Amino acid sequence: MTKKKKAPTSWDVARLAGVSRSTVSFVLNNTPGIKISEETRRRVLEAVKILDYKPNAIARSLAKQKTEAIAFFVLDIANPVFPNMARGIEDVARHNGYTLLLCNTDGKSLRELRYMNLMLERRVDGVIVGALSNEEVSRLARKKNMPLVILEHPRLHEHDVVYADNIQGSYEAVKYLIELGHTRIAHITINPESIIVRERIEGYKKALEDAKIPFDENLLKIFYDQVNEETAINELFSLPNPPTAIFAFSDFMAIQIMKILIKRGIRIPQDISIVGFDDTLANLTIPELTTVSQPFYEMGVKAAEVLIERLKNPDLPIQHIKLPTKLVIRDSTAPRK
Amino acid sequence: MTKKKKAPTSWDVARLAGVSRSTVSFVLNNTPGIKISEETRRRVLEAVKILDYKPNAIARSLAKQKTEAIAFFVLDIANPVFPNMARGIEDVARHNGYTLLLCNTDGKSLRELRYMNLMLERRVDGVIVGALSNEEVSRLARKKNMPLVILEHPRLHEHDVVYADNIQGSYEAVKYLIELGHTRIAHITINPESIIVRERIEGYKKALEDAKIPFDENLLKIFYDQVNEETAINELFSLPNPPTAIFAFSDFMAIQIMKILIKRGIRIPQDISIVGFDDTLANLTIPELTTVSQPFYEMGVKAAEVLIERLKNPDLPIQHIKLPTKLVIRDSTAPRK
DNA sequence: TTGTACGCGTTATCAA
DNA sequence: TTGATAACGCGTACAA
Repeated sequence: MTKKKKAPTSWDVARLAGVSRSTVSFVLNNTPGIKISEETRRRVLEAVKILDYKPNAIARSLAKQKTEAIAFFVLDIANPVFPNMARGIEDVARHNGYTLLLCNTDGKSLRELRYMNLMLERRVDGVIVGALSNEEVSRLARKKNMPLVILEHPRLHEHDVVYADNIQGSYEAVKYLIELGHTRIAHITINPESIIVRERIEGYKKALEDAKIPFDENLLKIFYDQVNEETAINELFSLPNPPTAIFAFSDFMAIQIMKILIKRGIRIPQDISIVGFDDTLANLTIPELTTVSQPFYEMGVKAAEVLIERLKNPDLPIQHIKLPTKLVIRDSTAPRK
Repeated sequence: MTKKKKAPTSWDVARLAGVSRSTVSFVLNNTPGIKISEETRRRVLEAVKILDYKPNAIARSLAKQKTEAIAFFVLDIANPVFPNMARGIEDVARHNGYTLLLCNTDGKSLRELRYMNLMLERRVDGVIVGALSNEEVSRLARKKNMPLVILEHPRLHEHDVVYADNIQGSYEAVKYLIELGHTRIAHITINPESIIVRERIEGYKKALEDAKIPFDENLLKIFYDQVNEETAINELFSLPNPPTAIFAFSDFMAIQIMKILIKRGIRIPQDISIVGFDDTLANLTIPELTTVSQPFYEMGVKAAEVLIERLKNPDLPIQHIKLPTKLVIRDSTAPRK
């Protein structure tokens, strides 16, 4: 029933304006080095208005051999760590005339690979990947020379990288606890297959070392599979010399820990200090959480900027950009009693 | 310096396999009704493998007149209300072979309009919009007959709509508080220019009415500009008959309120009950927040499903799908003392 | 079963 | 200053 009126083409515009298709193109793109008489230009623009003509970006992409689109591979857009990154990327992309494609990978390397192939088919101009789980994706990008920016600590891959200084962040958090007088500081974390996990452990150990506090492996709780804060707390508190401060891998984990502690009548920060990481949820808790703030938005912005720079100039040397993290002191930490 | 090796085309494959271009296309697309000899097929596939050929989706889109891409207009991807929607949309899109374009509008109607025009140029197959701020966008979609699904209570527009039952959610929350014995129930909310705000007020009033509790306008705090929970609390508590329960517009607002109350030594839920809305942050607080849970993920899923259905069958009658909200009772509510 | 030729809507290169 | 005309890479009707 619906009238299948097809969208007008530049040909329709040309005919209505009584000029050739190329002239239409010249007018609409203000093609440099080409002069169009005022009268012709007026006629073309009027025809455009009358027909409500919108150039077909697909055809343009085919002709120009670029799509002005970039893709963002995100582990999980519903994880509070990523939305601000996405925002940063989108802001920069939009300002530069690029469209953003969102690819949720769920950290599954197969899906990541599939998406990479899809983006290769779609001929996006470049890809930003949140956390790379599949080295094959990196190789593919290189092989097909698809510009790729990785939001993660640089490893082997020869790609542009933007990352937050996890080691420093972790170091400062623990150093701060030490300055508060704590010497028994626990670190509860997840599977260290991810590099950021290892980095935070590294910062933790280094801060202890610099303060000449011997590392006690009983205070480092690593959950290789399912994280269980309850278990960790139980084990830590059954030590002969339990911790007076806990440094958690993330805000989310810190909050779970806080809940357990409060349920047991342990007061924060009077009885124990808690520090999180990310600063995504830290200002929502009561007491508000001391945490290491990651510059997620800026990371997104920087990643998009680096990518777009590279699109303009493919021969640029590879960049590794480290963004600082910052300790944000709130109410979940206090001097050791 | 970098070798500008261009991506192989179907022509390259055809030449290597010693067949015609159409044969390549037939093999790769398994074109129905066309039989290809095993030998030919093998040769083609081998050539594809050797060249690592990836079909150019842009060219395909141009030829087939569809892009297999949909766009999601989101108010603010960093607002915890939206990521789960985005996930739902992405999941469904991916399963159906569609790619998702993310358009952050910041609720600015101009940007929304610009993005609509851009998506029209890009010839996406359809658009899902989180909350429509610009009626012009709706008109444009209609005019250009671009399928549009709106995630919001149906208003005038003749488009498919998927929305959560805000009135019911609000009603149940207040009803629950009444059942707990509360009669002085405050509602703190934002500018009612948005329809969901008005709906929640409506549900609030209706629950009071059904319980024969007279509506007291002193208990309804509306912030037209900047929300200031502190002011609201001050005013409410200086009433001769202050509230014993507060129903907040959102989880976020509820949390701000909780912080203020706790700071003043008021205990939750012993001294006052608090209810939020959204269920995005409600399980992070201490005590955990009783709230009205919105099915964000399902809304995204449903919206994408409706859109894709319509793409398959444009003549389908318009759908208005209402999804239920659900009261989730946690620890921030208790019987009135 | 395979090949030819045209269409998709632009941009770009030459002539005029 | 403008107009033909050839890419761009693929799908597909039609012919062989």
